[in-house]
Amino acid sequence: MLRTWLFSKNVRHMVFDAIDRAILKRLQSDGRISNANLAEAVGLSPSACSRRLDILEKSGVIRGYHARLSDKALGYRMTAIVHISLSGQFAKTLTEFEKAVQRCPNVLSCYLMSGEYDYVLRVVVKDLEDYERLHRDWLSALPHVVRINSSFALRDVIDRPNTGLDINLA
Amino acid sequence: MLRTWLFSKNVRHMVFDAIDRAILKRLQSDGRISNANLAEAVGLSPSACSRRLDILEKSGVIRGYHARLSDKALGYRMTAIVHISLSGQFAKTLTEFEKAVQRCPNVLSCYLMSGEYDYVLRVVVKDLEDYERLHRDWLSALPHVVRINSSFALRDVIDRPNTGLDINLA
DNA sequence: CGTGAAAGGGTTCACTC
DNA sequence: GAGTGAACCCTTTCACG
Repeated sequence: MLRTWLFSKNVRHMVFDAIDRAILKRLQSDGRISNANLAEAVGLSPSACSRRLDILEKSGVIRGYHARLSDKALGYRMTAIVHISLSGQFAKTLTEFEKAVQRCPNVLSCYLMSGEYDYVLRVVVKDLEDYERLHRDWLSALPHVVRINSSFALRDVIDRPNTGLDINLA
Repeated sequence: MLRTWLFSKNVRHMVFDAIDRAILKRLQSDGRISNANLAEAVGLSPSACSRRLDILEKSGVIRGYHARLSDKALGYRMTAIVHISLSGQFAKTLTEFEKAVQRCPNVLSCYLMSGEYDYVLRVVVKDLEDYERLHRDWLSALPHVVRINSSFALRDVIDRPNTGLDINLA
C-alpha cells in the first residue's frame, strides 16, 4: 500500500473561452476535420481558427491526433483489469516494475494507485488462452510482484475516446 | 457477482496484410496525416492508399479519428478507479444502471465485469473536493448500487492512445 | 478578428498494366 | 489490386483593413 503525494505535477491549466472549447470539442469527435470546416463549425474565419488552433496545440491541451482502432476487429476480444501489488514501494522497485510493464504491448493503461493494490492495469488479449499466456509469461514475470488479481470485462458500457472536456460543456 | 457470457458479439476480424497494418499503425500515431503523405509512408501511390483506407474505414477497424486532450490541462487532475456492485443482476437492473451512468460526463470508461464487483469505472475529477461531490451526487445516486469502492491514481504509468495493433506488429 | 488572393497541395477520377 | 496523369477542389497562409 502506498501513501505518497496525490499530484505528480502542477500542470497549470489555461482558461479557454467558448470558441476554444468548441474547437477542442469538435476535434475530439472529428480529429480529421479540415481547418476550413472547423472554422465554419465554430463560427470563425479560417485564418482566425488556424491561429487559435496553433496556440491550442502549442499549449499542450492537445496531446495528439489518433485513429481509434477496434480491439475487437483486430482480434483482441477480451479486456482484463489487473490489480498488482509489489513487495515494496522503494522508488527503485517502482521504476523497475514500470520499465518492465512498458514493454508489454497488451497493457493499454497502467496507474500507480493509492489503496489496497499498487497498480491497476487494463490489458487486452485475444481470448482466455491468450490471457493465460500473458499471465504466465508477462504478469507473473514482472519484477517485485507479490500479488495479482485479475477480473474480466464482459462488456464495454462506456469507452469515451477522450477526456474531460465534455464536463466543462455539460 | 455475475456469471454470464464472456463474448458479447461475434465481431469477425479481417485479415490485414503488412500494408494495411502499416496504414493503421500510422494513423494511430498521426490521425491527421494526409492521404498523400500516408501513401508515401507506406510505399503506395495516393490512389491505392486511398482505396485501402476506404475499405479499412468501412470494415469498422477504424472507430474514428480524435484529438486526444490532456485532462490535466483541462483541470482534471485526479483519476479514480471505482468498483461498484448492484443489488441484483437482472437485465433490467443492469440496463437502468448503465443508462444512468452514461449521463455522468466524468466517467471515461465503464466495464461490466466478472468477479467480485459488477462494474469498474474510470472517472476523472478536478480534485478531492470534486470527487466528494461526484461520489455524493452521482455514484451514490446511481440506481441499484449497494457497494462502492474507490481508489485513486497517483500517476499514469501507461496511457496508450489506442488499442491492440502494436501487439500484432511487435 | 475578418477579408481576399496567391500558391501550393490534396483528392479523385478514368485509364492502363 | 496497383500506378499514372490531370482536373478540380480545397486549404493554408500571407498582408492588410
